[in-house]
Amino acid sequence: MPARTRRAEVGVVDLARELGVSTATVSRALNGSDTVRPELAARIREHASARGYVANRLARALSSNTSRAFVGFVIPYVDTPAYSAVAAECARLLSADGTQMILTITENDPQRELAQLQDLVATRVAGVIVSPSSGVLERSRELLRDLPTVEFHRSADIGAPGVFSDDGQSLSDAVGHLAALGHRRIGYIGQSEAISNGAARLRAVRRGAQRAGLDPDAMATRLLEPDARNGPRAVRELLERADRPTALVVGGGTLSMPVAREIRAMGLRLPEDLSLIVYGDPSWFALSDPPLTTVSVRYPELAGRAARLLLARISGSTADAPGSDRVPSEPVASELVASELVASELVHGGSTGPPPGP
Amino acid sequence: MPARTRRAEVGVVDLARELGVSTATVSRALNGSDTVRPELAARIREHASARGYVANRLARALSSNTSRAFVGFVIPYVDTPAYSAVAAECARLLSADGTQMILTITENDPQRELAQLQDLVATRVAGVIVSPSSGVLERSRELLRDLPTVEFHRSADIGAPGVFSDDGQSLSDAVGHLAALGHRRIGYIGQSEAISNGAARLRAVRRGAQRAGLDPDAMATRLLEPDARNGPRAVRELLERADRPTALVVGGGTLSMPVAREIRAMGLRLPEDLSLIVYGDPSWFALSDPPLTTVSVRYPELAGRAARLLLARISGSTADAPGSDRVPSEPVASELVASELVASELVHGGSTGPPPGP
DNA sequence: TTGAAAGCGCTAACAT
DNA sequence: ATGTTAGCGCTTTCAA
Repeated sequence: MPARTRRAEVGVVDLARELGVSTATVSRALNGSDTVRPELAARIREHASARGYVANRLARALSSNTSRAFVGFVIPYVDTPAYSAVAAECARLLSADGTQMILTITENDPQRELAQLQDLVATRVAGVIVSPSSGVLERSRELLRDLPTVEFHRSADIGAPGVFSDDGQSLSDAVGHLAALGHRRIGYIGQSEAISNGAARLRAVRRGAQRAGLDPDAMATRLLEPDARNGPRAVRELLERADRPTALVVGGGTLSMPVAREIRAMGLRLPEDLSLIVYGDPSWFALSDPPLTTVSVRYPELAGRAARLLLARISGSTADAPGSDRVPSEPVASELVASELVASELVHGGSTGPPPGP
Repeated sequence: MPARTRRAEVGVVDLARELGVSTATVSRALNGSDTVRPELAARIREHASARGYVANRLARALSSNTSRAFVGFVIPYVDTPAYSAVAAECARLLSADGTQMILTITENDPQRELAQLQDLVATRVAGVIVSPSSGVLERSRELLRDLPTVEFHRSADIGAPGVFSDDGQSLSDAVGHLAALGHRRIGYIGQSEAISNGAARLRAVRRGAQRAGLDPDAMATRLLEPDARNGPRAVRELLERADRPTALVVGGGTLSMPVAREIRAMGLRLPEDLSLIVYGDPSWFALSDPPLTTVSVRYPELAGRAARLLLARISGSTADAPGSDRVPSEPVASELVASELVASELVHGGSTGPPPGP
């Protein structure tokens, strides 16, 4: 009564028995080893698919201690397009490679991050793509150092290659653009310097100011954790100052939307009352009237590179033989794969103009 | 020279040897079995943590053939907040349960979907949360039937419980609202009826029209695959008709943004030239001036319910003993867990008003 | 309450 | 080119 299939119950042993060969041969045939007689291999593969055989990935990964069955994708948030778009693209590319992507959200909590990294190690992931939390624990760093790692968006200084948006030029362009329009008091709302890219972006903004002949130290600045709730408060604080800025630059994707919203809520007209330059993907701000001038980040490009970089690292890594007393993973290996920078670009909308008259 | 730790190399055997007990006892202690002398159990746990022991999840899952080490999360897209927000929330909740979430993106391709489901089965996932593609294959349905499954957003009619946004009331309210303002020609841009929620939303819209005394069959309607590129074309087609609609309702999250953008690009003023009601999270449309009237979906609520529902199903399922010739999973079990509906709500922005004079 | 030993399903030496 | 045989690291009967 073969009415109901005994789903997923066939294993290599069954196939081997049914075909009168050994499990080793079955395994080899299924894994495309060239040491199997082609005709036999074909017959085995055919039979396997006929029986609806699906290899147990757990057993496979456990046995061959080095596999690329899984990779980890560790990010602080995913409800911001900056991360979700990258997650999607990576899952896609990795899936094409037969690799499953385990998604974990740290919520920017170092403890949670550590726990999740440990769990990933426990799953023997082949590698991780990570956007570290603001206060990465030393223990997390160690784990990452012993794993093929690709950083993105943020760096935790673990000597792993990464994929980052290079905002130096566009952010300093942004400030230059505002200065050229006549703005002297330019405010900056960015990410905390505890976050690697927060520091880099701040430097870029200051450089832009300097080049424009403004005093970087005189800029009104608010550096925050990239939490949506932090944006509006910063806006109010900056705009309530005595030397109220006539223009605002936002240096973070998560902060941009709330900031823009708050400015609208305050009833300010762009660019008559205030000039504004935000950060992220212009499409997020497309409904605004006028559309917002944006430091446009190439998220899909970043995602693709991160996925490919990890796959390259995984393939390249000559797994240390277990038990070998070799010095743990020479740092050299990490440095051979360089980080990749993808430049963002200042896209002009209509939210910048000359400062309001005094 | 204990300078460098031999990371993650300690296993139960090591612990057992070092403590002079058996691996069985170690395993029991670590898993909180109550058959171990409390004092011994404590000592074992302590030593384990001291040695930095982290259990190999692969071995664990392989051994105890039923584990909740992994669940699958299968969605068509993730670059739309409707999905990414849910993915984030689920990853969070599952992680708290010690479960890792494998994210796969089908891109609405049934073949890819099947392949990914097979891979998930091969990983022995404890269950899956799935938003099926438009043309689910019968083979995929079978796989899903044999797995604790929770559907969300869309249904593939596999007799599994699901979590859905109940848009019946709000969408028919939307049409009623427009009719009350005086609109007679209301256009609808929604998702293809091949998608379960596409059909449901269309019914709701028609019901709304009927109640308002309009002829549902006379409504200008465009049903599309939820691809961002499809929105603008539909807008143009509807607005270029001889009997051009004076109001538009959009019945899909992915379509709403592009539609709104296109309308802006056409230079139409809301609501003077056209009334518009979109679908999704009002915050996506907050920068629009006026803010858009929105069928507001409670995504975080949906996500939380989906995750909890799956966890409940997983815990509840008394895994059939392997080899037992029992009739495969009585459908009864599935029906015991009912689907959950979360009502969306019509949130008034300023994008609706009386139709323009003739 | 604890231990010995048999797997889980596969891959990888080592033989042949 | 194929088969034999150990494991991978854990859980889980079955005995004691």
